[in-house]
Amino acid sequence: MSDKLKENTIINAARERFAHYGFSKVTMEEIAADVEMGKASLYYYFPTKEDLFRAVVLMEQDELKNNIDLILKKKYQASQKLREYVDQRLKFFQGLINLGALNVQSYFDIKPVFKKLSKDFENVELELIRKIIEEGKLSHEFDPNLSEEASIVFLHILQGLRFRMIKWNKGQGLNKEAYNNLKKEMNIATDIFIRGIKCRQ
Amino acid sequence: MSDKLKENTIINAARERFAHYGFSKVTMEEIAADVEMGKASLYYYFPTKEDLFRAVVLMEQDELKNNIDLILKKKYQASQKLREYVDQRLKFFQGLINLGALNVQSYFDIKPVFKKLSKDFENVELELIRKIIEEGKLSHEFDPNLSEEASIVFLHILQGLRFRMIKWNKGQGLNKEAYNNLKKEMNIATDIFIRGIKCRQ
DNA sequence: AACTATTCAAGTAATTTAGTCGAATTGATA
DNA sequence: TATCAATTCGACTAAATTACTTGAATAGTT
Repeated sequence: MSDKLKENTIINAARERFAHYGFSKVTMEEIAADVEMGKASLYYYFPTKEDLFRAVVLMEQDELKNNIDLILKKKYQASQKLREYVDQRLKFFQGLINLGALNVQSYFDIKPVFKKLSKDFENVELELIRKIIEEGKLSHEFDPNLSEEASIVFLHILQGLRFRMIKWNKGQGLNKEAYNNLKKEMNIATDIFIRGIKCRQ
Repeated sequence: MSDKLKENTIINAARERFAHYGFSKVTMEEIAADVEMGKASLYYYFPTKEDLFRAVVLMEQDELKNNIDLILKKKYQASQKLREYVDQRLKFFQGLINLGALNVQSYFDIKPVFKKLSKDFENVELELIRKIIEEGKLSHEFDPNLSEEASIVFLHILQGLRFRMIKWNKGQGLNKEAYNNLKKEMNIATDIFIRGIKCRQ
């Protein structure tokens, strides 16, 4: 088995554990046992538990990006793409919250590594939204005079809604009810946003 | 809020946590936080974590017994009751396995407290099976000459199948696949057992 | 044979957590 | 109001867990 393959095996095992139990409740020994390795061998591939966690998050981010890219290739209207993007994005974050369980926001708030990780990803997201909106402009679905900053604002609206909901839930992640509320809010906000940037005929 | 009520609140909070994370991954502090209490206050009601766990198991056992009692009251054939009993019982044990996650069998194997707990419950189970079979005899569905020990043997068959499956899975609890296999085996065994004790006409 | 990559048993230091204690608070009773 | 018991909890400790290290063994390659 090649290096990269073994690393992937480890990441996937870790991902399953993190998704079910959350970062702090998973031990390196458990992950090692899952991939039938000694704990020390695990450290050969990932020098810290955080490194492994980061690899898992990176993989999730990659998957979101791929999902969105697939959506972009379909021939929906731009507005529909935006809606699907919002949907996928929310699912992705719910996944992230599960990974870290209670401790997520301490990670994203405090640890600089994760701050950088999500800051980097923000740019990926921004690019995706920009693409969708640009497409909408070209197809005369969206107002061609629309400010460049609309993408950023839209992203920030989504970020704000999520942030607010998490804080409101005392940072204990999102339960089913909070998740559904957030989903509803985002959908409404998206619909209004779309109406707000559509071409006037 | 009365004493018993508060205890129940605690037990239920503990049950949810144990069911999701397993005994060893749940801290007393988390349970305390769930019921909005200081950890020290929790210890006022349950002097050890094991005591709390035992209370949870007892509550689950109670629920199984109630479920079975309900089934007994219905006017199914005795053979049908036996089948439903087997079904409920399996679900119950799956629940128990989740409570303790990996460490269940260490608990049931080693710790005398839990050994006693399940030994006691065995008698409850035996009584239930005996009732069903007795009923079947009276309604001429089962052979009236059937040995008294048939109930015990049937219970032991079920216990043996489960035990074997858990051991075979290295005691890591039962995954979905193992669970379904066990369910199938138990159903087949039950069918054969029922045919074996039916009245010959 | 020489060298590198990989594995892991056995450790250690740091963290977490079960359980304690004494003092504070609440609430009932007289 | 004063008294007493029931209940709560902050702060602590001892024990257990766990992230991470080390050094030696083994597998794989040239």
